[in-house]
Amino acid sequence: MEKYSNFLLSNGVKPSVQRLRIYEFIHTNRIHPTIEMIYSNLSHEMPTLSKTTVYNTLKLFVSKGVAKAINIEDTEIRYDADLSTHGHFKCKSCGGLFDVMLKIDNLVIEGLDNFKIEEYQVNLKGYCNVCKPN
Amino acid sequence: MEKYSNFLLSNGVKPSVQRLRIYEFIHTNRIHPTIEMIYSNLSHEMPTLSKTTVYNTLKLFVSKGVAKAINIEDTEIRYDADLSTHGHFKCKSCGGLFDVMLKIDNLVIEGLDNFKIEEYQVNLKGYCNVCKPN
DNA sequence: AGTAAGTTTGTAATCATTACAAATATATTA
DNA sequence: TAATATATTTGTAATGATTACAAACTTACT
Repeated sequence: MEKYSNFLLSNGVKPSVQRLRIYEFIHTNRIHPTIEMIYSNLSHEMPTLSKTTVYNTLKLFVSKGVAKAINIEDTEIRYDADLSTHGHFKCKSCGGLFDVMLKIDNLVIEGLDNFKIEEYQVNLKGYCNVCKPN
Repeated sequence: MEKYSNFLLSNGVKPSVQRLRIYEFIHTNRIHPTIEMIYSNLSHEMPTLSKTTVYNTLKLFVSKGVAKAINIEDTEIRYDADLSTHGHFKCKSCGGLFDVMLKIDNLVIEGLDNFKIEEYQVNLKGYCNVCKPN
């Protein structure tokens, strides 16, 4: 995709075959995948793909700001190509991860006088509308 | 401390010597320590303390709800005995972790119709008032 | 085409976390 | 109090995810 290629280039990421395909994957499939999910999904069509490449690529993406790391769980890091301000909800029952639109104006009411906030990460947990008891 | 002992008991945590001291430590020192910090701080006064015990104890604390795990960084889990609704700010320069008072009413504006929210975790990153450029 | 620079790959090393069983401490019962 | 059962702690070994590294490969440049 020309669109993705230009986007990566304009953010200082040289679009190799692997990087482009990985970026396309996380941009198209909004499942907030882990490294493992990305690797297992792409290794079929790219048989020589190395898991090290997936690690390297996502580290590069995050450092260049074209993807975000979501630390909602101790045990796994999930990645998201959606750069807009939004939060995430994880269902304790089915494990699904949902996007949440947020209103963060006036969220912070105390504690950061004269601080410079650059990133917001809002993680919620509970039960989704399917898993919710009763 | 009798106070801590009763608090743990009332939450289903039998207050052994180790558990009580670890709880007292995270409750008194509001530095949001990692497992490593807890271990290295207490191993002097409790020479036989095992790191496994620190892992086990904090896992127990979190499961019983007497402490919270803060996933603000990929590389480390920090623990907090403050159960009140508040967020955390991590300074990208000095690494300091600060408490932030929040107003989370009306935070979620879309995406969770009929969901049951049980936990909020708000993580901010940027530069603190000391490290802030200019 | 030939060279240089950058990227990918596979393996080996590292490091945090967990599993496990023995040792210790605590609680219970007689 | 002693004996027994239960729970907790400890140290070591195993696990598993992530990283380091050097060789192979690809791409860009002359």
